[in-house]
Amino acid sequence: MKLILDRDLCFFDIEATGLNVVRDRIVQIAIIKYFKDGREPQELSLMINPGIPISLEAILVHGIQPKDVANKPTFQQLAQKIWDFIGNADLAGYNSNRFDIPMLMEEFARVGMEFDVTKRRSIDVQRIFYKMEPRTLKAALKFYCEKEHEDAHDAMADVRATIDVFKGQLDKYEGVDYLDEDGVRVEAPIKNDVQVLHEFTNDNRFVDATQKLRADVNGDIVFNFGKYVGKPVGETLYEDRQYYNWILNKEFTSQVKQMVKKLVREYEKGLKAKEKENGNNE
Amino acid sequence: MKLILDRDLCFFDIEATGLNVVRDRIVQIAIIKYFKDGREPQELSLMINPGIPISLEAILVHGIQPKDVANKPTFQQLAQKIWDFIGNADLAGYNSNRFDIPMLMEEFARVGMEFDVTKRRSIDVQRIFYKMEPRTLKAALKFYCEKEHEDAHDAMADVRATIDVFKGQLDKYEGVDYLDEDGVRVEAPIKNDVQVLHEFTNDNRFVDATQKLRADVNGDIVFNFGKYVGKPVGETLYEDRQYYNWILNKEFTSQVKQMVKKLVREYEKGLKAKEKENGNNE
DNA sequence: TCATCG
Repeated sequence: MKLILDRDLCFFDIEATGLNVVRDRIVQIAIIKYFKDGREPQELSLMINPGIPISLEAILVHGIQPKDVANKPTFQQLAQKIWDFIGNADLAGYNSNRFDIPMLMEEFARVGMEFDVTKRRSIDVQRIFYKMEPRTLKAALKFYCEKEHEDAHDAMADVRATIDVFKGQLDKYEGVDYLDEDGVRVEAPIKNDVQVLHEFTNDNRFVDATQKLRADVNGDIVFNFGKYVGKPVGETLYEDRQYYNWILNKEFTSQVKQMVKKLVREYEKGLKAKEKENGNNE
Repeated sequence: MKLILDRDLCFFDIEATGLNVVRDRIVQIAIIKYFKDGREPQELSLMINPGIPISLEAILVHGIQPKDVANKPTFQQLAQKIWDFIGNADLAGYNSNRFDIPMLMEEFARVGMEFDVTKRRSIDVQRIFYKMEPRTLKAALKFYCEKEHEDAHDAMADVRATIDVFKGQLDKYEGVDYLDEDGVRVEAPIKNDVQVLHEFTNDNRFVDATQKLRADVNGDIVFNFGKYVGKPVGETLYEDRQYYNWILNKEFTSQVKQMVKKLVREYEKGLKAKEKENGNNE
């Protein structure tokens, strides 16, 4: 398979201190450059001192520890070298549209170099995967049951397909482990047990379907939108009744409204219980 | 494959007037109820008059036209029947966490019935698919190349894997059509051609990686966040310089800042050109 | 989050 190019093309990948493309920094970059004239591709691989801590999650992913980059050059010192190596090449990577390209742009911007991507093309290999291998109900039926979904989008036919898929999953994943997003192995999570599957398929970080509310690290329900993002719902809306009424009248799901009412009620109750206790103690 | 249940379990699916769980309405619901005592599952299938128009996109998906439901009962009239059929069962569906369950809750809420999901469990079959079949680089290498990705998250090993995957994709998808999100067939979009793949993997609706900006139906770049969501960036920030400065100083990617500056500059230029023209005409 | 749900 020979690539047909009218311009050089750089495949590249970044390892970083974390996932935030603005706040986090590069600790390793690797580039393989394909030339339009067809000559042998050229490689560049660099370790970089990020100048900020490497998050524990990131270390667990790529294994690069602070001591591994402590004596390496900074991005500032390597910027020109990377810039020249890439030249005016097009770019390619895995999930590079959302991660590698914007993070590289940030690094260049911080050292005063404007890495112009409007004049380059880019191929995100992950996007090809996502688009060409959809995960619709139809695709699921084919994947798990090797069946064509003939009457798709008739409600009863879809329910039947869903049940087939579900049974196929119980079968296929018997004894199969799950690797979670942090790479932690969960032993055989797919069991013929509703409680287990309820927990597995309901992301407890998000507590409502539209993801307007979520649980923070302490398990408190906080806003995931608007001016109070990250603030606890119960306390905040108890204080700001105007915002409370605004939410109840606005186009939020009844699930959100139900939860909001409940949280304020519970906060109020907790407050009264405390007051009473204080009164008793005096 | 026999389901082990400690409570009845309703698999269900909804066809609707559109995708918005708050604004849209159910036109068809199908439910298959499994009983904890193991007796034969029971089915319910209903056509419902939604009382609002069915969007064209929805009709193209499920084929249910206004005339098909014009003489059917409304949700109000069927609510009790659906409520009783489901009883206190647990729920299951395909993408039901994000679609079917919240939409059903909305319908019940509108007729004054609070369908309590905090006391039920739910299984989203799509979530099992997503979690057990991830689309990481490692998974891609296995899928396209039948290879194990041994040295995952070493940057150079990841670049090599990305190239392998990419070549595997060029191979696998030669002559394979793509069905886009509206079900429109695109003929063999995966070609050994950077320009073609650039267009295929870069969603032209979103113009920056963090999706803070996007193109509207006219192709104008508009805000996708904050108080000016949907408004044209250039004009809006030319008028509101304070917001402009706020963006440039806030934690947005350099890509966003670059675009914002460019859009304001262009708007200003267009304005001056118009003024000059008007001057000439007088 | 992304895609997927209609």
